[in-house]
Amino acid sequence: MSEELAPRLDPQAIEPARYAKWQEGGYFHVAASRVLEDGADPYVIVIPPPNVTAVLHMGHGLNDTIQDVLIRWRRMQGRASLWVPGTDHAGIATQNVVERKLAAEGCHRDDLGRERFVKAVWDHVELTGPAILDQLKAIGASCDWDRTRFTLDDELSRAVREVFVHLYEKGLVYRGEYIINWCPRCLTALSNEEAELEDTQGSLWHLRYPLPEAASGAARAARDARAEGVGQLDDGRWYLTVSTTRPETMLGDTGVAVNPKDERYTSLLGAEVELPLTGRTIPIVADAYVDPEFGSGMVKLTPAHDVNDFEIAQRTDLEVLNVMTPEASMNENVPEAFQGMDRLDARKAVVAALTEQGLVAGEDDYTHSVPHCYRCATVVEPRLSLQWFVKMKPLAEPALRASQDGTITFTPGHWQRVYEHWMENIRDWCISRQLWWGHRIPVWYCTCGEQIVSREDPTECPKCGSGELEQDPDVLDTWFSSQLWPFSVFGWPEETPDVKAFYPGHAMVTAPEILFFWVARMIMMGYEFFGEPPFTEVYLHGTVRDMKGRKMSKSLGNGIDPLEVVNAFGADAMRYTLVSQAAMGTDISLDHEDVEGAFANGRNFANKIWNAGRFVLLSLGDAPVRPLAEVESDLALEDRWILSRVRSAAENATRGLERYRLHDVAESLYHFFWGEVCDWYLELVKARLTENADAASREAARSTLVTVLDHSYRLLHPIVPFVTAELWSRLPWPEGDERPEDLIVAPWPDGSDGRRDEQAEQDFEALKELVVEVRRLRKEYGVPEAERIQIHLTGGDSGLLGTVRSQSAALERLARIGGIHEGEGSGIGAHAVLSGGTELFVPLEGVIDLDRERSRLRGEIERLQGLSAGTSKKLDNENFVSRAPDEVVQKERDKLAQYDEQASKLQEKLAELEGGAS
RNA sequence: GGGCGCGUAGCUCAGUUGGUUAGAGCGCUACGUUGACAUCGUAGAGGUCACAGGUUCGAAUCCUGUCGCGCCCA
Repeated sequence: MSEELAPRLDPQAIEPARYAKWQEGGYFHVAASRVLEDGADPYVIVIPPPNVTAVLHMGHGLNDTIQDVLIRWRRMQGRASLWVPGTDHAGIATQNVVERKLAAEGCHRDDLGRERFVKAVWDHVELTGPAILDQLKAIGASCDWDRTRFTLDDELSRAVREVFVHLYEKGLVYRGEYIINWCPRCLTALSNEEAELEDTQGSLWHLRYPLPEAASGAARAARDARAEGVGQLDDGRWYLTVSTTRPETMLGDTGVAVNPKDERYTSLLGAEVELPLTGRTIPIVADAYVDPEFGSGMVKLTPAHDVNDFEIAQRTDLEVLNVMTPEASMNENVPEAFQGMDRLDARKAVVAALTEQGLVAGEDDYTHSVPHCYRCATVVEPRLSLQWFVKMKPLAEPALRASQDGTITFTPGHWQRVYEHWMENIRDWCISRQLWWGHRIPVWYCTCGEQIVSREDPTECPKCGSGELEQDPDVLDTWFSSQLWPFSVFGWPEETPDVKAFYPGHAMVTAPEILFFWVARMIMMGYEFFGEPPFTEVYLHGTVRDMKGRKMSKSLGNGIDPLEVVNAFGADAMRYTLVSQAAMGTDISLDHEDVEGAFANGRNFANKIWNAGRFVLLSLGDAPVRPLAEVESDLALEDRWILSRVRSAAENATRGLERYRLHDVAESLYHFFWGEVCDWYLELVKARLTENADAASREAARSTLVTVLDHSYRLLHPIVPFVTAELWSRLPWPEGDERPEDLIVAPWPDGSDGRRDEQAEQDFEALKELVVEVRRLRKEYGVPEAERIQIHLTGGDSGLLGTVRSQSAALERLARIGGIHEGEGSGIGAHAVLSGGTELFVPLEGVIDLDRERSRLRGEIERLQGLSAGTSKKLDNENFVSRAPDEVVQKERDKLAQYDEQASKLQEKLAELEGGAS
């Protein structure tokens, strides 16, 4: 056995094999019968399905690690813990990637045609899809691979159709012509969520629209009413002023609006105004939407290219004039001079032409939010278009209530308000996409004008009987199918055993970025089709960023490939690093230019676990280990102490996991294992494991060690599954105790069955303090590491002296002590007083510099007096004594007594030294 | 414009309902071949908790304002 344990952890030597064993053991798979027939308590997470655009990045590494931690923990708790894996077809994103690939070959999707293009996308997906699943396996994800799903699978596509048709029949899906967000590069409609607002430096132009002679009187009246936007041109014509950030849209203006309550403009209402460059005249209308305070209080209206203008136009019966092509260049509805121009060129041209005519009143710098396509960052153009929509308000109601009444909780909690705000202000959802990759909209149009919405492909028109039906060419927004994921993966709308067993699930772990895109919609669908939400706990973790705070991305080249990290340092190292940094809701910074440094913490910890295990396994040898119960009476102080600490560690870990405080869990286990098990317990126990140690003590130590490591591995397993499983499988087992078949299903220790021993903890803490103090004095005076020193102990509570007597061998080892003496020592040396009042004297004849010792003591006394003064001040304050809780006051009193005792004892020593020196 | 969040050690960040000698990892300094581990050990340096007020017996923690930064929604 010993030869197999390398002095350094080699993750590649253990991880793949260990993962294969888990898979062979079937630990990841949960059959519905376990829940439905055996009565197991399910715990279900569905993975946020990664896009098949590309392989996983570190953000997925974080997301999936967190889920795996939860899944493994619940599995150990005995739950039927199911994690459903899969991938998302990501319509627009994937289509973009493949289009770019084709473009590099000088090819456009139109050259291929729909069928061949879709085939090309499948070719891409068949590469990335499996690669993603392999990555998940490499990081240790314990998904139920038998249930791997893809959003375009037949079953899931059936669910999409069912939902579309159901919502249509209910009147919640409709087709209509509205202003939507249009990406002129992707050539598709986008939902509001997909149009990302970005603050952009632009200009606000003030344009003058001349008024015809007939309106002069009204204009003069307006000016008299202090209408700032009304004035006279050099040639005497009257004009009014409107402002815009997009001057090119003026070519599509069909009106000018003022607020009906804005008395400045009352006289102009109903008048016509000349639209420059076009030869058209447009009316002045009144609408309450107009803000009298903004600009001149007059607003130009371009109903085909602005959502607010469109709504005003609907109310005031204005014409709607589309002036742009889908690519966002000017179309045939504008004067010939501008036709064919790109919108930005047209902007310049329009401003130039107006300037020439003296119709530009000014240009101000203006920062405003401009929507950009979330997939290609092109500026989105609002566009009037016939699309399919989902009416959201009715769907949002139960989803909003679920948050308000606490049925669904968000972690961190502040996301609750963000979610509710969105739900309260929900707008209809444009779901049709002018793409080829995705779920085709299940609507057919007949030449007779009939529209057929159907779960099954129709063969003839139910109205006219014609077989000439044409399916809507568009596909659905990817999120339309993703929102069904928590039940479509289980075979819904069929009433499968899986649906019965695993819906609803429990936790949803994802990034806040897709709270609206995905989480909110899943909840709405859950209520619509099941009457209950798909999960009740939403855990939103941070984003992985580089050291400059930038989100990791392929285009910036600042990403870190999870596989690279796994190959170099192991999945355990990656997982620990990520989890330990994932404090509640905070982003994670990783240096992509120093990957080794970024993951050093995790790598070092995994290696530490490995080496501690290696040491114990080598030390234990092959002799049988006795159950802890049989060595009870032989347990030493350190045994009782570490067993008590195990219990605390288990309690802390459990509490942390329950509250999604994963970083606390990682950190506290790290300190338990490294700082307590390794630094103190293993160091202490070494001497008892040698052949010449007392046999009973040795057996007690061996039993304790096995227990401590067993529990440590269980507690650490969800975070660092590989190294713990490997060592656990080699751990000798107490004779007669039942051994779980694998660590992955070993019962989770929550601490309730552990042993708390406060006396042992207290005694051991005192011992630690003594050791640290001796070490400090040694360092202070530069005593060589190899040199053994004598120590003298007096006074203080008797407990410590008793402990010291029984632990002398350990002490001598830990602090390199040659001899321990009770009673005051004599001669020259260093003094210290421990917090329990015990005086420590270390003779250092010949080594010590008395001046230095005096000043050290003075410094120490000063420090204690400072603390004492601070504490006294509090206690002298009557308000404090009377108002603060008794506990707190008592604590201060104890502190004061301790500081004073320590200080006065040191004072005596100092006085002696000063006396002796003079 | 509205909302949310953040400014704590050189860096990245913890700090649960106000009471700690304000912590961790990395980095830094010194010493160390103690037979598990140098991916290590021991000890150490390093912080007026952005700033200014306020509430309180007591504030990194609660309130207000200022400055700086980020995100979301109009």
